[in-house]
Amino acid sequence: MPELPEVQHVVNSLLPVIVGRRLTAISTGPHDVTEPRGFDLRLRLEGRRIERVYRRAKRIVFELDGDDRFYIHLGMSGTIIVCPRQSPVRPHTHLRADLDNQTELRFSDPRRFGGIFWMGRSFETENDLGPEPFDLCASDLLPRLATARVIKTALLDQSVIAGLGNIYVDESLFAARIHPRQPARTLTLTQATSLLSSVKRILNRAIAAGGSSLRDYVDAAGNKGSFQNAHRVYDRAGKACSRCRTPIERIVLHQRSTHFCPACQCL
DNA sequence: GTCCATGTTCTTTA
DNA sequence: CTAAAGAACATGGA
Repeated sequence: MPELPEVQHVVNSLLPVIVGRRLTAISTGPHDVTEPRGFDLRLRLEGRRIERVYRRAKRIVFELDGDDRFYIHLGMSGTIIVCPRQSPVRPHTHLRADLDNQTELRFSDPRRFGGIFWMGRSFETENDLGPEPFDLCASDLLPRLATARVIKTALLDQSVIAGLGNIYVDESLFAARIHPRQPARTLTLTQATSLLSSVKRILNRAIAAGGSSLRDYVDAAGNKGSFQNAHRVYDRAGKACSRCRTPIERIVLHQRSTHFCPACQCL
């Protein structure tokens, strides 16, 4: 379920129901999804209060009393919900955390590409994450694109710009009329400017729409997003381009399916 | 059975 | 050495 808009919407929906709550009881599933491996979630989380929740890249950071933090990454199929304690437990639930008001925070993730990462008192992990799109200006983005890779691949690299994934890269490149195969280092400042404003506009719209629900992505209340209805190219191969009616093409770049309009986005 | 899937990391190659 | 390409991870749906 996870690109920046989906993760941000999960945080937004989580805030009113968990900030200030205390984690009264912790239980975990049969699979270890922690990093470092074998980490004792019960020992570190039980009895702590959630002071803040925020997003960094595609990570959801939970700040506890005592200044400890951990983050959850949703991977490809993860969901976080807050529900009544007696609600049926979905398969592949890796963490159940009782809150002090008869509700329960649950993290499930069938494919287990996501996980629970302990941060301790640090703010960032050793991982090198690029800037948040909303903190970026075109003159800062341009040098970050000085690579021989094609623009599609560069934008998926979280150390270049953080938070974009396959859907929003394709949608942003379409909006900026940039071909996904254009070498990143050949982008002009004009193109970078157009690209970045497209990225910000699309991310904002997607957040407002509650994200894109392709499979089973839901927010903390279990609601689906609606931005999939606004996709112009993603998963629209063969359908008419909304601008020029040319059929949308699907190719594979960087092992990821890539959708674009061959007429609007020229090399 | 086959192919595909909103992601990241480790390994291999150039 | 670095950068880029490829494989791997695990599950489920069409």
